[in-house]
Amino acid sequence: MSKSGRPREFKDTAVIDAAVEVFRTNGYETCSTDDLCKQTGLGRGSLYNAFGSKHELYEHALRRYHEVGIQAQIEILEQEGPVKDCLRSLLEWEIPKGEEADSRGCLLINAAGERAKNDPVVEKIFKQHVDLLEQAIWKAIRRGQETGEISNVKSTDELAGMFLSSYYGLRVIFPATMNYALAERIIDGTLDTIF
Amino acid sequence: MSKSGRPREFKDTAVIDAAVEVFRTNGYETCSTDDLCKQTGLGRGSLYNAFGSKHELYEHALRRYHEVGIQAQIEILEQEGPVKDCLRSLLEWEIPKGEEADSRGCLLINAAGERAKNDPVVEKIFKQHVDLLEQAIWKAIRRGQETGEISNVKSTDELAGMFLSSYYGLRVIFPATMNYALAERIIDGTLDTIF
DNA sequence: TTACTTTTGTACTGATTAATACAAAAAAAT
DNA sequence: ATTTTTTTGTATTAATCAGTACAAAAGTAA
Repeated sequence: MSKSGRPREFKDTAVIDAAVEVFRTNGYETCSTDDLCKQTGLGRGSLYNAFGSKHELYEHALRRYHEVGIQAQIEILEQEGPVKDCLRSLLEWEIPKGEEADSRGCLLINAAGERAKNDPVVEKIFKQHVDLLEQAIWKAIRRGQETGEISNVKSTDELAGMFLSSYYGLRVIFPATMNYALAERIIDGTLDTIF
Repeated sequence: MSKSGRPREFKDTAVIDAAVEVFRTNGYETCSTDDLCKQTGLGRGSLYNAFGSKHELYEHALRRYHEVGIQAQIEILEQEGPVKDCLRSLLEWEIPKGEEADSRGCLLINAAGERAKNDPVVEKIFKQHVDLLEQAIWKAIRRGQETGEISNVKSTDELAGMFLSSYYGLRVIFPATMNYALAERIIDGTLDTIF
């Protein structure tokens, strides 16, 4: 059908990835469309032609962040080896090893705080993310209980709920405080209550 | 000294309390100074004369929210009776009982996500709040361990860290999802790993 | 009442915002 | 090369923003 004129000079995913970074460092309201143009390398025309509006680009960014993130986290939880190592890896995920880099926090959590109340798209994606993550955590803990690595005394549902919540707490507390000692207490404490 | 002219027609704390509500429902960037005037009942002149700028009013709101909140939470943790009841009360704090009202989330957590990276005041107050809360939780758990209510096998530091983090996770997850069943799993799971 | 001080609301300013209009450029197809 | 289609950057628009200026109002003190 398409008579195919000049082809695009950019990959959509690359632009969205760049947008994710902008929204993650600045939040939705704080970053301007100019910031988005500069960081993505697109001119205004291209950006609006390709994505329609700031908010639509934001939705794409949220979706992509969600999809890439949930996949990475599930992968961590499904690694072979002791379940304890999987859970520790997840807790330590996105906590920079060297104490230099700054952690910018989770885009979805920040989006939920900033916009979930007024933005149905944010709410929907956040819910979906939490839901999938809880399932993946549940499976990992269940696996641990089946192999005997984790006691069967406490229910899988409750252990998964506790772990999920503590994980999210860490992902709020650490980026804001950059307190490594506290992060260690949280991580060790969370694991020690399960194992 | 002061020749004392016309007295103010408003109480500072009442205005700040109103501002807390505005910032809590809208976030810093999303609410306008007009919104603040309308919700506080002050005219622009009065508001700027009394508080200087939007950001200064925001600081006052954060401080007040912090102070009122930390006091309430400490009070809950220091109630007499089983420590388990105290910890449950804290977890259930600000989770509306009737399933009607909407929960607007914690102003400090949202502020940390939206602004901690660019706003030293936010970062400082958030750190302070977390620090005081961890201490209060630590004391409660220690008390439980001294009375034998909580096992001494796990260290107080780690239990407190885990509980703090799970509590914060809940305060992120619940307002964004309004999922009561999940909240129950989290609360029960968190308590069951301690007791 | 008079003098003085502070509050209060309105009108305004300059800056910035998201979004649009549009012409020039660039590639593909014929 | 010419036509066609799309991209791309610039200029622009209308709205909104935080903050200011200022005169009128309203209280206190004498």
